Amino acid sequence: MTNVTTAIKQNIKVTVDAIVFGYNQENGISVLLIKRKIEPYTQQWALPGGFVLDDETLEAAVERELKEEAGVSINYLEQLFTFGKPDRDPRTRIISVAYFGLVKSGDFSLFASSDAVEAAWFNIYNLPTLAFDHAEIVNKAVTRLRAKITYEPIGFELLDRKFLFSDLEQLYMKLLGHDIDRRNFKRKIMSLGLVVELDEKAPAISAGRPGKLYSFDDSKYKQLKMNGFNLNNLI
Amino acid sequence: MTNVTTAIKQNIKVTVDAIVFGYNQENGISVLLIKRKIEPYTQQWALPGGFVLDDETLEAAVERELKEEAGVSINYLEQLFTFGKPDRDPRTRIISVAYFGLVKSGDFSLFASSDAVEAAWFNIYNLPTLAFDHAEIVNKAVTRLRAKITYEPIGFELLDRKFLFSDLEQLYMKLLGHDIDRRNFKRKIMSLGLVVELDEKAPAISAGRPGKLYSFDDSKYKQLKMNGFNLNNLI
DNA sequence: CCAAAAGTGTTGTGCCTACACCCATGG
DNA sequence: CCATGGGTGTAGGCACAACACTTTTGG
Repeated sequence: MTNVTTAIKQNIKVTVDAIVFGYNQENGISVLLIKRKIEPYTQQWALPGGFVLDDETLEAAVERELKEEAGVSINYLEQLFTFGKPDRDPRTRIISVAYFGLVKSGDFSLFASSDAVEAAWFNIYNLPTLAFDHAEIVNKAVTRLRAKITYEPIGFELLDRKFLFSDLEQLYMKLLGHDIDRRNFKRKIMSLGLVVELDEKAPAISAGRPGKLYSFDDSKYKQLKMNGFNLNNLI
Repeated sequence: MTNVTTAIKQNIKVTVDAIVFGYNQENGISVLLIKRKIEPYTQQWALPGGFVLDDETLEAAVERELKEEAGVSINYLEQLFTFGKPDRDPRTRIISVAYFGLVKSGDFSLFASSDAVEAAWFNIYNLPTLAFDHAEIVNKAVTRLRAKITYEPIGFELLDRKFLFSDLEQLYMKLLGHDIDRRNFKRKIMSLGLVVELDEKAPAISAGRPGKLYSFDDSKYKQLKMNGFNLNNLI
């Protein structure tokens, strides 16, 4: 560190931004965005986020902003990257620590009814024009998410507690953008011990044979989250 | 983002810190540290780094500080993580964006003669007590480096332009902390096309059969740096 | 009975692992 | 000639990729 004199002159503000991914059958994989009410970029869609308070951690700032702006509470949060180009905000020098979050599809309804700020989900393949450098940030987050599913489990945070095996298949396929072999996929996932078969059948909706319900094995899930696994060759 | 009023009140400073890894035969894998001359933590070893200037990028700040404090220029730099706990610096709230760098072993001599600040290399397995939360930062960097060598090439930045195959083997073994099978390792690396055999022999130093010299294939190296590879099963 | 979705096994192949002996040089 | 380090091949096993038909339900 150089001496403190240098520090005194520094005029940089710090924000956090959140890239929150959600998932459900109809909309696929979505990102939470808010419509800005203040300058700059008024009326444009942007990532939720805001200035860090002097005495809160970065994670606390993200969680606070998400509650304030969209009424969301998150069940997985991880630091993504810090964006710091001098001109990324037209007002003044702002560096933003971006966080990456996942929420359950069950929480979707909460947002629709939240009116604090206009907030909405957008499919990751069909995003509006974004304020600031937020397009770049979302891009980086999607790349990370796609890489992540090949080396650690993420379904738990996105799917309901009980789900069909085909839900998990489709989550992976929608994220990867291509088909995967159902038999190989199931064999691999089951051999990890990550998912257990319940002796419940799902209510048969529409035509087709009703499927069994599955859920994640919590302790195995945590263990694999820690140690990682390898689906590289599968998908 | 919340409104600008909130921003005005914010009192947070931004620094960068650098974890620079070097490598040579005698000292193994080392981290560059400096001895602090100012409060707090005077006379303690710490990572090089300092306050970001208002109009420079984060990367430029890292490079500037490394030159000022240790006379080092880096040939690979990547963002590691941002550390932001409110009390990580006793003076005031400071968040630090940590960068991870690699330099060639040939540059080692530069530092020994640089007197601007006391700077030195420490073997990663034998570090002194560090100021602030720098032990945690170094830890994270070592973990990242260890993971990195399993999915992208890093030897280029650490070894001389021409090297013995055993140099590469030893770099991997020292970093991983265990032996690897020489034949399997060579087969795998050569099959990637990452390394080419030169028709030069190394001068035979001490006893033993002199080895051939190798160098990295630049274009293949860049390509694999982009796309990654997989040595998981090997090492 | 037809459409839709769920469920389920086998075989070939290629890659990884494990393993040990000879060669070239300096002293 | 001995010590040191460099260089090299193979066989067996395992895990992955490719592949299609049957079952259960709703309409």
